[in-house]
Amino acid sequence: MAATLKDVARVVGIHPATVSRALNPRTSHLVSPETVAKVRKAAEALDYVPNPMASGLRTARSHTVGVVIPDLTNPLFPSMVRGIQDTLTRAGYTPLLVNTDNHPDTEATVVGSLRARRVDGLIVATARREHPLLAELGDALPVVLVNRVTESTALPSVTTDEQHGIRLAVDHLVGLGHSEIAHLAGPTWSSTGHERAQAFQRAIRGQGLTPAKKPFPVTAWSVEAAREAALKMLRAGSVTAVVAANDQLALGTIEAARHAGLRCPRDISVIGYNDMPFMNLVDPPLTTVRVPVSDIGAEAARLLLSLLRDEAPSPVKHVRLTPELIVRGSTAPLR
Amino acid sequence: MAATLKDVARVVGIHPATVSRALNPRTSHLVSPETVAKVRKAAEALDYVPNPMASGLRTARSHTVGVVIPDLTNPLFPSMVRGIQDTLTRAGYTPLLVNTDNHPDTEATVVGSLRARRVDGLIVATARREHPLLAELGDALPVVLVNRVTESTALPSVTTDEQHGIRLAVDHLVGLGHSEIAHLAGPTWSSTGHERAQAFQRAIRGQGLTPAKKPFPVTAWSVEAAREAALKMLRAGSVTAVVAANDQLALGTIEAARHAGLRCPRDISVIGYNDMPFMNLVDPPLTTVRVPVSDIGAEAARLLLSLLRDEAPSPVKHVRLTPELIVRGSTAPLR
DNA sequence: TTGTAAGCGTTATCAA
DNA sequence: TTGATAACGCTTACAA
Repeated sequence: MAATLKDVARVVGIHPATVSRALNPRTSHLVSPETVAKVRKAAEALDYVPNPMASGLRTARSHTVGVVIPDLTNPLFPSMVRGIQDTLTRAGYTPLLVNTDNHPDTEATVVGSLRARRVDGLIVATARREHPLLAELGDALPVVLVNRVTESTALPSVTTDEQHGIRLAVDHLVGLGHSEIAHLAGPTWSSTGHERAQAFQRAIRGQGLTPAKKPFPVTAWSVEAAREAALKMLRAGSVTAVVAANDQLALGTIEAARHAGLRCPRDISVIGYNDMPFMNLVDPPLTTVRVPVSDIGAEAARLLLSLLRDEAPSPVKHVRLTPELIVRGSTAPLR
Repeated sequence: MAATLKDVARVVGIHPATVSRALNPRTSHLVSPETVAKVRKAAEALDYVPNPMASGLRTARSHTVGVVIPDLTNPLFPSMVRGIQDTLTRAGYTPLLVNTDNHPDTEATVVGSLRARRVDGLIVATARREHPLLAELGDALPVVLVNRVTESTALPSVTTDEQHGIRLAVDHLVGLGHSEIAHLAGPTWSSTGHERAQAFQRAIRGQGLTPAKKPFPVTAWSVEAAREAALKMLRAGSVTAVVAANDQLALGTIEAARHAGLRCPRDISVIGYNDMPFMNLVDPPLTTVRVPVSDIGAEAARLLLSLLRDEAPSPVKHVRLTPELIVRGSTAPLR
């Protein structure tokens, strides 16, 4: 069915090896311009498409990249994945997408399947601060971390400036007159949860305040987990504003507040993090720290591509992008 | 680095071909149980993993399936993709995900790249009612349509019962006392847009009513496109309720209504379609027809897998799942 | 500048 | 039940 190098060679009347050389940009300069032209034409006519299994077998490169995320249905990831996809495919690489559901066993399984597929590299959005598997993996093939990182900085990464993002949030609230500000922290096993919590403490102290509460870490990045934790937090003492570690937690906080008879933003201001889709349409529209999710993905893909191309091992690179504050209706001046 | 059949063979002291037979479930019965056991153990010890490029080259099957969607960042798709992914990977197939952005040229390109990768089959969520490319494609490899279909029923598909979904919506509004009900229709090139519009007419007549307006077809499935169209529609005459062809259009309708000084649901009731994530949290919470998106994906994957396994061409199958109405705050009794 | 030939890791066929 | 062999389609020394 599909034409092969041999078919093209037969048509042009030359050897398949020459056709291969002519068609491969990296070797076509070894072939006379005339034959290159003839080969191109014949290839076009037969609509020859190189068989990646054959070339991959020969070269031991699949031109395939594994993309490991927690869960595609988490609205944070579709944009990130598109950033990755678009960049990788433009470079001739095919992304293979897998979900771990934040489950180490599942992760081991799906990463195993990616390695079985002989991916050339990995983009990983599931890093935990302690993550033995990743260190191992990084020795075996190029790995780039996105969004979350490990405690060790041995692996290249693309993240955002959590410190800056949280400071924007805190400063905004202080500007509105709030001083009883609490943080609903993300899971501590996650670098984002951890760093945002630390950044919160620093930002609050930077404002000459003391945190209204110790950070309340939540066990999962979910609305449900947030509802419970927020309820406890609100009961624990007077709070007029909450910086939640992400948008889901913010939504959970708002629900908890409502449950406790508080109205947002009248009685309590809430800020999220990420600016997921539709956060402008929820009730109330969510003030949040916008992370350039698609850019993060694109940047991670670029970083991995550079690793895949370089022969010599380059120094480990960490890219940080800057988030911005999006002010909407869930924050208001202190009454 | 990675162990090969030859390595395993050397350890066991037998021929690679026998190792291959022993390890392949479909041929292991040809090998004595003892050697199978020995081979399994050795393979385990060396952690041998078959090279899919090699076997793919030999068998001309990549164990790979192309998944063609309009845009992953459209919240309708992540769930559907997960349904597909989970089902395919459980069966040993790797999904290759591509986006067309609803652009025929892009579609041709990305489908080309999938065929270059030698996918064994295709799951396509981008069907237009007239879609020459798809007919062609269906002759070349197994294709399953999902969510949207072509005018021709030549290709197997997994969809939902639009007729039923729309009737649920209309009946709900009629039950609330509405009789001036309009339909904000989706693009007519899309089977979902077309069928929902037809279903609307039928449901309205089934209630002994006449449609408040001719269906207003929108040019794209977007909030923005909906805003404009809805504004015209609302200006064109008295309407107390709108059945929008999907959730984005419903959101646009609500915005348009607000812009026109109408409040939802007080002055106008609006129903969406699909029940995307967060539609319970928007303002007002959206009454909508819930489509079992993840199941659709899983079902499509199953259907394709059966096609991939069957030698004999089976009759073209069309699977229809049933949607349900989710009543929330965007609909209210006529005042 | 082109041809030759070997080999990447499998599996299918044939023979033993 | 197992072994030998060839072939899938491509790339790459090496030779010419």
